[in-house]
Amino acid sequence: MRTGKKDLTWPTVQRLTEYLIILEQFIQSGKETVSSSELASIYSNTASQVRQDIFRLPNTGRVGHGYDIKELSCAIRDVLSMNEKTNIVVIGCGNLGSALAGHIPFDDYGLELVGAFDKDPKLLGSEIGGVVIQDISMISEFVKKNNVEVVCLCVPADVAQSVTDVLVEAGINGILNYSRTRLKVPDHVYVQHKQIICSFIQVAYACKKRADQFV
Amino acid sequence: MRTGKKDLTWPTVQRLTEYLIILEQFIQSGKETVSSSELASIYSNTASQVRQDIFRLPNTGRVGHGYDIKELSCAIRDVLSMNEKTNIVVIGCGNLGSALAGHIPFDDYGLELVGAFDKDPKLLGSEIGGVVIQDISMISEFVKKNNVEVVCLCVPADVAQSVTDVLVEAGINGILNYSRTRLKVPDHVYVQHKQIICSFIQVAYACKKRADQFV
DNA sequence: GTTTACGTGTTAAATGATTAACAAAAGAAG
DNA sequence: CTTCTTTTGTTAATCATTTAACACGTAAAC
Repeated sequence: MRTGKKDLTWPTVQRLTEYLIILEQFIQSGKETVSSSELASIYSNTASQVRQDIFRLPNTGRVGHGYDIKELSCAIRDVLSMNEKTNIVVIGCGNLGSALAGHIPFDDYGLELVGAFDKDPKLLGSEIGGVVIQDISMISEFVKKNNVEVVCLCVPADVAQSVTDVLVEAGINGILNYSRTRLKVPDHVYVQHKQIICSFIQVAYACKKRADQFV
Repeated sequence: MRTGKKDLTWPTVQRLTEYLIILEQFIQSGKETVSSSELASIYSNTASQVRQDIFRLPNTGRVGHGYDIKELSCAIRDVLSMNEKTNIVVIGCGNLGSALAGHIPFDDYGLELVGAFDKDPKLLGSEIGGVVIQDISMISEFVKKNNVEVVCLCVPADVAQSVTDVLVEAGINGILNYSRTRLKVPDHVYVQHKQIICSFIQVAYACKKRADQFV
């Protein structure tokens, strides 16, 4: 058993992406090897789970030594198909859209920001994350012409669904939704909903519950 | 069995927060009742799961009719302790921090933004989300004085850990971490890590896998 | 060269989460 | 008034994920 094994489970995919970020930091710091238990202590899970995750990919570890960080990083990129470039577009260039378009290192992870859109005339023409903000009315044509697969949606809730409908029609098949509404899409389109407010509520709740424990 | 039952599982807590947002929209649209299957079709899970989630809270449904939306919304708020106010603070007022501080309706969900901090002198003194941006050096004192429980961290990766150490020392016990690094914290502190780049990678991956299915 | 310690790859067990199933309640229809 | 439809609350079964266990490989120590 040397190469790609079972399909990855979704929890495993999620963790692998997070491991990758950690490994990246190790690389920058000059570190070369890492053990499952070391990764686990940083990610806050168990060594067993780390090994189970890594087990799914063409294997890279050296028994008794741990994993070569660069090798593992490559293996993860590989199994997650990060070599095939994915074109993405950000829609809605308010503070949130600007933050994402401007400060996320897409290039390092097989993603390429190819466009940004807004409907505010004041924003049109200005540059952000290496692309020029275009009018939202151009989106459909742009998506079709530039083979855009993934969209990051940062528009107000009241227009999110109508924008989505256009995108779906234009052939998009992945949406990262930061707008405050749930989107209806056909089955072949994947949506990851990110309700930021929910995260806040969850953290507040988790705190309270922990506090209760210490009473 | 009328009141609070088993402890909520974490997946259930997560879904309840999302249901709440959906219910909120229903309320605004004037809708009054909803069935488990209707909620499920919006949230994209099963009616069974919705009922299972709601089952954990003091019960509100009417057999044959569905749930009274307002009642259910209240029950969720109640079980998630959203009546006890939680003071929060945003640290790092770049685009991301500004987006969160400025556009999240904290008040509606038992949260109160009581402060914002940055180290950039240009930002100090300006207002955002109803609070004035203060110098990061004030944070420790502020947290202690104002009973701040939760912090949203939007600072660059290289300073995230040192800021965190100060926060922990000051008595914070929940962190929503948008900085691009994993934080080391003592056990009693709850951290929810939000690596935005990971979401992009995951969506891109999900798309590719779905595309594969249709080959 | 033998022993010891470490840590992976892998299988099996245990835990946890989701889905299915169904009785009973409530109203609508005939 | 009876029957039919709807949809909850709840328990049981299935499925998925996590954790435990351990054999075996590798390197280092003596």
